[in-house]
Amino acid sequence: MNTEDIENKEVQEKTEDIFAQRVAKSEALAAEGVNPFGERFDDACLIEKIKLSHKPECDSEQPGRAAGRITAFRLMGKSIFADIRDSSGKIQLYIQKDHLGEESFGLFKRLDIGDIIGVDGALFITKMGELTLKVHSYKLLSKSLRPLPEKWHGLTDIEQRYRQRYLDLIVNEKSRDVFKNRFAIIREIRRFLETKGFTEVETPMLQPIPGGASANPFKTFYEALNHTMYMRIAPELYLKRLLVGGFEKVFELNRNFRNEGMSRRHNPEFTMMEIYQAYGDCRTMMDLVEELITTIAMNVFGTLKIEHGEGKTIDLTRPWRRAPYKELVMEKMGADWFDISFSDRVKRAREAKLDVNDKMPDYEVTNEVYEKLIENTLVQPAFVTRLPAQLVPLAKKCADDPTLVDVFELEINGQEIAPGYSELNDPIEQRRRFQEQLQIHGEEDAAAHKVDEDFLTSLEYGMPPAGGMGIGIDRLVMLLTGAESIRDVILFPQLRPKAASQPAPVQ
RNA sequence: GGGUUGGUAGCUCAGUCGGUAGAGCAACGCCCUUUUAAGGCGUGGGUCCCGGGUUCGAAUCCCGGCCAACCCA
Repeated sequence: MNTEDIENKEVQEKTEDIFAQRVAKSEALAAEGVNPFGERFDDACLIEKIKLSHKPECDSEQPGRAAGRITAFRLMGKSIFADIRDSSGKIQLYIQKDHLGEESFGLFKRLDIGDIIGVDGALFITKMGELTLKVHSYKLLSKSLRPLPEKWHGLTDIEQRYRQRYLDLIVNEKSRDVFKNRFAIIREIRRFLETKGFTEVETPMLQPIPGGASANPFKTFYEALNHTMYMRIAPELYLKRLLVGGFEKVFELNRNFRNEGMSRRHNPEFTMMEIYQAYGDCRTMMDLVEELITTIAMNVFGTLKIEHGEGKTIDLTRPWRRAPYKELVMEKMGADWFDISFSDRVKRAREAKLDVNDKMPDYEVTNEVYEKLIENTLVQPAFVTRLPAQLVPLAKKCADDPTLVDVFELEINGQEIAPGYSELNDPIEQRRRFQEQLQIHGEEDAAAHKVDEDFLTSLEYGMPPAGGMGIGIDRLVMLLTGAESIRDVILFPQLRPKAASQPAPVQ
């Protein structure tokens, strides 16, 4: 007996296996001349549109042609009620034996929840008051060989929802809505920026020198060039080259890759938008992002108030608070914070239960205060401005105070949503700071931290002063949809591959 | 990386003190022409995450591992 025979035998013996039953059913249909995996079905109308087209006062028969997946099936002897769903919604079908004829009705009886069909029928309202399509004819478009998750509880296993997102999308309306909203948000961002005169551009994701941020890159190898390449960690250095090249208002909305851990708020590939505007500065960007986020909130959700569980409401109404970093620190730690001695600052921070010591640089002690005691309290939108230069080494200094940089961090719901900069356009200064960074990072991965000479060359030709900004799109979507985890707003989040179970290594 | 919790039928979940592995939905058969978590009667379905150990006997206790969620760094 060969393998195939054994398999066939098993299929016959294990008729309780739903998959095997469905395969057998599908084969039987094919043998009877019904293609279980059918062909195109033209001119189907969106279910939502069909429902809206119904005019109750109209006597004549109102036809409807729809296609979708069977999500419920109620056999009542000589009639059947079934629900089908498409991307727009769900409608109930009514199938009558006397109306369809013995053969056609018998065939419908053999359909399963999960099958995809196309139907023609007429609208009517049932005794229970539900708008229903009475089926005149139908066509099987695709058998479903696997059973769908249960109709009432659906699919709740978080891991399975991420690993088999298609099932999550079939079964969980909330999940479908999150992603519909995600793509609506992205569409609105593009539309808004186009109306503001920005051009969407594309720059390399495969880069010889990964720059524009400080992060561990993914490494790969380009065989044709015999050269190690890196997945980009940020598009910044290429977008600035475009400013040099004469593009004045550009943005790029696409994937970045960082070879770091995953968590509720981190996915190794994530969607980032960077915007640059020549002749502007970080205040230009503050105005722009305020208008951008309020516009998309209105256009997608129709409100500026976002409910975020436990009665927390975020109000996006403009204008948003703009507060210098030092001001926020003094509010929290006392107006004399920057006047007292370093050791007193350490002492006061320790009293506030912060893990600091006098071996740390002064600015890090203060930043500990900001990160642990202030940032998470900034629930309503706030721009934190005028940051210490050590924290943002590559930004332009404030004209009136060279210890500060002219940047902002937009905080909403206690999280950083968007950093913005008055971009550094002095090539000599830029080179000096690159060198400093190189020394700080040491020799970890010399190739990955090489100075991008071509970028510096471009600056030497002259880059207009500019405002620049980045928005983490996944986090923005989390904010606007109330999602708690980045995995809930990424269709196929990164998970550890689930290998076939292997024996544990012997110790 | 550390801690906590979890992994049992296709799905949602029970499973007592260690003693033949359960329910609902889904599936299969029969009845049922306005149901909608349809209903009624009946039937089948298990690598209890994986590997060891203890025990007469392990889903359950112990050790190791895998995967996930949450918290911490």
